[in-house]
Amino acid sequence: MPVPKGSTLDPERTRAAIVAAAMPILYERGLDGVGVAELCAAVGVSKETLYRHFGSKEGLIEAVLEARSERVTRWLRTAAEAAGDDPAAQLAAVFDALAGWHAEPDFRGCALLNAAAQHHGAPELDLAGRHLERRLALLTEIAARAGAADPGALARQLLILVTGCTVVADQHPTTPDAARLARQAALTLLEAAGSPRQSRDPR
Amino acid sequence: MPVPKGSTLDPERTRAAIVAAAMPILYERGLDGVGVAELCAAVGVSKETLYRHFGSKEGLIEAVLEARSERVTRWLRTAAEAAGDDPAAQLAAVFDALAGWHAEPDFRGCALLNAAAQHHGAPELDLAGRHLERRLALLTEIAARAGAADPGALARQLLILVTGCTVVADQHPTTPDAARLARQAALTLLEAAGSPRQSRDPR
DNA sequence: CTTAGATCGAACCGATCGGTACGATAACAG
DNA sequence: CTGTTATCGTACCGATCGGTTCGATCTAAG
Repeated sequence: MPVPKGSTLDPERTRAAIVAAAMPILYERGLDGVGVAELCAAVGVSKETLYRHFGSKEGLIEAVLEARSERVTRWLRTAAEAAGDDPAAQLAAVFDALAGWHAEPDFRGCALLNAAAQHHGAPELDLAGRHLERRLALLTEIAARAGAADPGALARQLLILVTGCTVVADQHPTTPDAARLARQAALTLLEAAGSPRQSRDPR
Repeated sequence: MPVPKGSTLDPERTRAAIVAAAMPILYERGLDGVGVAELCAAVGVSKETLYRHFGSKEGLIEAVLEARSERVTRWLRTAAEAAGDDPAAQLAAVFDALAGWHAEPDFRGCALLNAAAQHHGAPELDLAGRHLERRLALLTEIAARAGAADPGALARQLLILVTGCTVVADQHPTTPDAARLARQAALTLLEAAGSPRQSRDPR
């Protein structure tokens, strides 16, 4: 019996619905750009319900950010795996997916990074760190399977490219093709790291 | 007579002092993390004075961000020029300077990018865009003098590396050496773009 | 000394916001 | 039917914040 006592209307479902409905609003308007009252109205839920599920606005924000991190991580991994087994092809697919995201009209940068930039002290920073960690895991797999001499280092360079092109695409209107440029750079780095050519530079 | 009528205590000086004193506070605590009252107390100025000089908190923020953008731009250019004439050496010097910045205990990411992430609609986004534009100008000069086939494209890739490594250094504790990794990547890209090898990829 | 502009300090205002409390309603378990 | 639970809608509270106002004080020009 998944439902403990006598209950209905499925609190779990309600909670998930709140998270799903609040996510785009908090993303577009910013964490501090929308109050709890307006949020409840848009979500279609009363304040009491929201506070019973999440305890505070911070609690809701954390749940939304966590859900978002999981979603985008899954999405990126799916895009990579859909490109086959070749590491270079997977890497290219990752940046192509990013390019598609950046081109969406309501693109507003990475929600996790934006959140960390706003509430820098709070647990949002941990969320952002874990978010980057998940991305790093995917990139490390690709780097390792590509036979890179130092997969960890290459993966971190790729992480810098992924992060950088998303920020630039968001805030530098003169560079709308940031993902394409980053993709080209990533493939160049992948090639340079794959063949133990002149990657020597112990300093 | 630079002072119009009968005035003293130099309003210009006061204004500059406010900007200089408010800058680190707004940087460390975030634009919304400190109120006008506290800001005035820390700066050592009354509210009336602040509002006569800047009109609003937004006005102060814009002045502070503009001053910060000019300062960091000048700083980065100085670091590059101090490395001599070789483009590769200049590029390495840029990332070394970034590494030093990232290692400072009160490093909190790029103030301009953080501001744009917070007040995304307001003029802060323009400020951030112009900030990136200034950086791009420096990187374009270096890319052009390095003989890159497409200096604009290479410069934008370098901009992505600069931006990305700053964000990663701020929000990914497992990658404290982001600037070093970005430096290595930048030099690899510079070399690949210099010799017209396999940079072909018109799509 | 007189006068004008700059500054201070503190009080004050209106608005907003996060969070709580309460009575009413609807759904399901027993 | 009865009791429990989730939910709603609304009103409310305390705090904070951006911004204004005002009288007092200081400085320097004339």
